[in-house]
This record gives sequence, structure tokens and C-alpha cells, in this order.
Amino acid sequence: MSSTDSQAKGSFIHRIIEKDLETNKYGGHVATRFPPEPNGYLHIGHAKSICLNFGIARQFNGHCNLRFDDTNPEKEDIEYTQAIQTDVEWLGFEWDKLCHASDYFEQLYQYALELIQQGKAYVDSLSAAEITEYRGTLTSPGKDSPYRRRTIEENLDLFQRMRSGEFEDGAHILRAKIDMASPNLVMRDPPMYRIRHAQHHHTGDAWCIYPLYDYTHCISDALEGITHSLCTTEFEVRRPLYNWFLDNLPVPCHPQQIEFGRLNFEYTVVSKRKLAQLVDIGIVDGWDDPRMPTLSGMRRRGYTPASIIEFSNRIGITKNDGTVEMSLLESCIRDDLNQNAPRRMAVLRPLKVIIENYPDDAEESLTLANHPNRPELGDRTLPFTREVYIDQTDFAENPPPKFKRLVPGGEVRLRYGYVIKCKEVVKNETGEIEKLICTYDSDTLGKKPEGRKVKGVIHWVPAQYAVNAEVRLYDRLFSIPEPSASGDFLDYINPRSLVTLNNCKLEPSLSEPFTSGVQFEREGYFCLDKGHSSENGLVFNRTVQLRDEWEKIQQKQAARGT
RNA sequence: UGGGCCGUCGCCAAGCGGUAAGGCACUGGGUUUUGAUCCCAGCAUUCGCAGGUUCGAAUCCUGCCGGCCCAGCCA
Repeated sequence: MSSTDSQAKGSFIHRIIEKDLETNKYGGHVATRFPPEPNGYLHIGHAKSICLNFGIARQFNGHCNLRFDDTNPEKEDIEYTQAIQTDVEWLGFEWDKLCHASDYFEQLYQYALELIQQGKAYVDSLSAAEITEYRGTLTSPGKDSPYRRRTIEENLDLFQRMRSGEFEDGAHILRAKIDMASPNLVMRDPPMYRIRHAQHHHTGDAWCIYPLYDYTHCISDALEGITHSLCTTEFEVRRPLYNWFLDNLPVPCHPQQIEFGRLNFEYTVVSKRKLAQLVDIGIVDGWDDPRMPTLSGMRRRGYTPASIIEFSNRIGITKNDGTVEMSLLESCIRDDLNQNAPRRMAVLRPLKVIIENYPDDAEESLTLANHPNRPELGDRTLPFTREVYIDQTDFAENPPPKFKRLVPGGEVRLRYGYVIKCKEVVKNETGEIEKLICTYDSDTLGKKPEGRKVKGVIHWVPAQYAVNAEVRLYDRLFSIPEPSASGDFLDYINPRSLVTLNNCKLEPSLSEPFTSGVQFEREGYFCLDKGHSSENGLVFNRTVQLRDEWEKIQQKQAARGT
């Protein structure tokens, strides 16, 4: 177990649970739940909650339910319930029970009746605007609704008629009778039920009144025997209400709500509303666009479940509201892929090289290791031929300082192959470099050249065997670290978040079927975008670049130059 | 402004009265047919600030300062 593991498993929440286990608070049992509302796709912030809730169940030998918090029929959809299950399973977690808050609608209704009978809930007939007005403000107390003094009989009658569909949307609302002068606005007679004549994705048209979050969530937890109800800190102010309902109802148990800090992540937005907006406006091509911080987007981008779980472990659980740097996530995926991704060669921006002293009809089969540090991953073969492609960025007519790739008259090694020397730069009429004429040193295959040092090593692909492909390079979706904290986030879309290269040349082994991520040597980690092939051949998505010391050197040089 | 919560290195985060873990990032150096990986070294005399309690405080107390959340019939 690594140190980061122990960190993630030793948060303040874990300490609370350990203590509860010691004192036998819940009969020595631990039960959690992951309760998404099915109104959008899961994102990296949910991953933190998933890892926490399922991780705790795993660690303490408890249970964790997947529960759809589906009390708002107008926003929810079955499409989302399916996508959510796919994502949770993809991360490698198994729920104990698959639940729907809507499965408890009847029980919730009965409990509401109970509260009315106790004189602790009433039907209010004020308009929405009036209710807002009566609620008061942060600094001034609210005032009682004139309907607050309705008799129990009247409330019972009205609530039952609400259920039977007698009233229009918004005509009445069921409220808890608590305290209109509470300094905590949440406690100023919170709404429990609203009338909505709407089709529900799970209960159909069985109901026309729907319970609200505060009333539903605590009871759902209690009904499922949840011991620790973990949520983010914005729900902290609602904890008194969570407890109020459970204290006033004959529920089977009283779970404990504990809040942790929500994840904020640089250069993106983590809000379902904003993500949905990006999809709707067409800034991205769907919830699973590889630039999206959704789990489906990250999956298509090439992130592995292990890397996301490791990320969750590394960021830890606290009540702080911080913003995590992108480099941390990138470090997690690089660690995983460096260890596990087979290496391949791919030329992204091809430049033809003709090795003039290599016989026209000759061809050698080279053996290439699939992984430089893991021989057990085997090897593959690649033909060496007279014409090859190298990357345009690996050649410079006027090289900047410290450039150690190919230059006119200079030498460089073709990775796994020979050392070549650039003899001539051939240009077209417009002055663009068309191809390079080189020679090779036949005595450099698998050995260092005699009497000189060749520092540069570049990747290449044999021209006649190259496989065409389109490669998509992704960058951060936003151009500033905290787009949500600076006015309209849509003003900060990074125009270069996607760069498509459609004339890429891959080594032939990449046309064979494979499922894992691969490293294109000296470029980065990539994955096949299944089901998104184009007329340019296979489509690869760049998951993340390799660390790039050369890029840093260039940036420093550029900074010095200005 | 009323209420609630939070402030430990650029970022995340241990620490829970005995004298500042770790990861990411960054900076040097070594190995290397990926400017990758790997390795080694450096990186908070100080814990938002100011007082107080104590032999001893990031940890306890008081007061300030800064940030976040709450006025949906959303979750």
C-alpha cells in the first residue's frame, strides 16, 4: 500500500466511522450510498464521491447502494440512469442494491400524512412569489403564512386531494411547520411536496405530487439503513432539517450526515448544468466528448479507471474548498500508462525522408520491444525501408540552441534503426520543405557510430507500410484556471482545445486490433476512438502528452528572447 | 448583513499539546537508442493575523482578517 493509499483511507470521515464502529453506534455496521440525480452524466467530481462511498463500504466490510435521487420528473431521464450505471461499473464498483428514491414515494406519502397528523406539516396556498416574500431575508425573519393555522383535518383533506390530482400545478404545497424566524433559512417552513402533473421516468403517471430533496433524502437513507450519509459541504446548512424529519418520524434508523468538500478542478467546469450547456450549444460534441470532465468523456479520452481512482486517493477528503491542478490528474494517468501502455511509433506531421544509399529493393525486419522496461510485454517487427516518414518538428533548417534532432548536414538516429545524415533539403515552388535526402550509416544498427556521438533519436515509420490515421490532440477546454469564478464561463472556451491532424502515419502493427492505451513514442499516450473512424483512416485520441523537457527549454528561450 | 463552514509550501494534504509527513509542481545532478521512464538531491525555523494559557501551541482560549455556502415549489 502506498502512502497516498493510506492518506485516502484515513480522512476525518474514516475516523468518525472507526469511532462509531468502536462504540457500536450502528451495531457495528457501515452502510453508505451514492445518490446521483439522473439529470446528467457523471463527472470527475462524482468520481470523488463514488470512490469515497464505495471505498468506505469496501474498506469496512459494509454496503453501498446506488440510489437515483429521482424526485424531479421534469429534469430526469432514463438515459441518465443507464449512463450512470455504466460509469460506476466502469470504475470497478459494485453496488449492494440499486435503488430509486421514487420507489419510496408511497412510504414518503404515508410519513407526510403522519407529520400532518402531528400538526407538523401544513398545506400552504400562497403563490411561489408570496412564499419567497414571506420567507424573509438573510437578516430579517420571515412571517407566517396565513394558511399556517389550517386544522389538521383541513390539511389532511387538501393533501389527499393534492395527491388525487384535483389541483393545478402550483396551487398548493405541503410545508413542514418549523420556524419562520429561524436564522437558518432552510428551517423556515421548508416545502415538502409540490404538485407536478408530469410523467416520471420510473413511476410513470402514478403521481402528480412529488416530494422535494430535503424531505426525501433523509428518509430514503433511513429506509435503506444507511449509517453514514456523505455529501458535499453545500448541504451542510440542511443538516438540521435532515435531522428534524428523522427526529419527527417513526423511521427505522437515524443516519448521520457528514459533509466533505466538493472537488473543483482547474481549466474546466464541474457542474451538470454547465456541462449540459456545453453539450446543448454544441461547443463539444456530446457528454462523452474527450474534452469533457465527464467519466464517459474521460473514458473516450483514454483515462483508465485505475488512474481516476488513484486521483481520488491523492486529492484526499477534507472540508476545504480548493481547486486541484490539472497536473495531478495528468500525473496519475501517466503513471498508469507509462507502466502498462505498449509503445508504438506514429508520425503525426509527416515529412518524407529518402535514404539514398539504402538499396531501393532492400528491406530489413527490425525487432522492437513493446516496452523499454518490461521485456515480458514482448516485441513486434517493423520493416526498415529506403523511404520513411519522420515528424516535421524533428527537422530544422535553422535550429534553435540545444536542438538535438535532424539538421542539414547533421546526424540523428532513427529509433531502433540506423543513424542517418541529412544531405539535402528539397523544397517546392512555394518554398515549403517537400522531402529530405539523407544517407545512412550501415554500421549503426544496434550499435553506436564510430568516433562520434549522435545525441538525437527520433521516431519514424516506413513509408510504404504506413497506416493512415487521424489523430486528435486535446487540450484544456477553457483558457483560464477557474472559468466558473470569472463571469460567464462560456467567454473562456479555449479555441485550441481540439486540434485534428488528418494525415498521420502509423506503424503497421497499429492496424491490428487492440484495446488498451498505447504510447506513441516521444509524443504521448493515445487510444483508439472506437466507432469514430473517419475517411482519414483510424481515429486516435491523445490522452495526455509525455512530459516534455524540450518544450520547457523552448519556452525559456522564448521568454528570454522577449 | 443573520446563520453555517473553512483557512498548514505554487496546488492537494498529513498533523489532534512535545517541537512541520507525503504527493503534484518546480529546481539541480546521474542513467538512458523515447529531450519519456528511472535514480539522487533541493524545496514551510513555520502553520491567515494578533494576543493569551502552558515548561512547551499548527494543535487549547479570545479577538480580528480572508474565503465558501444558504433567501428554487432544483438536487
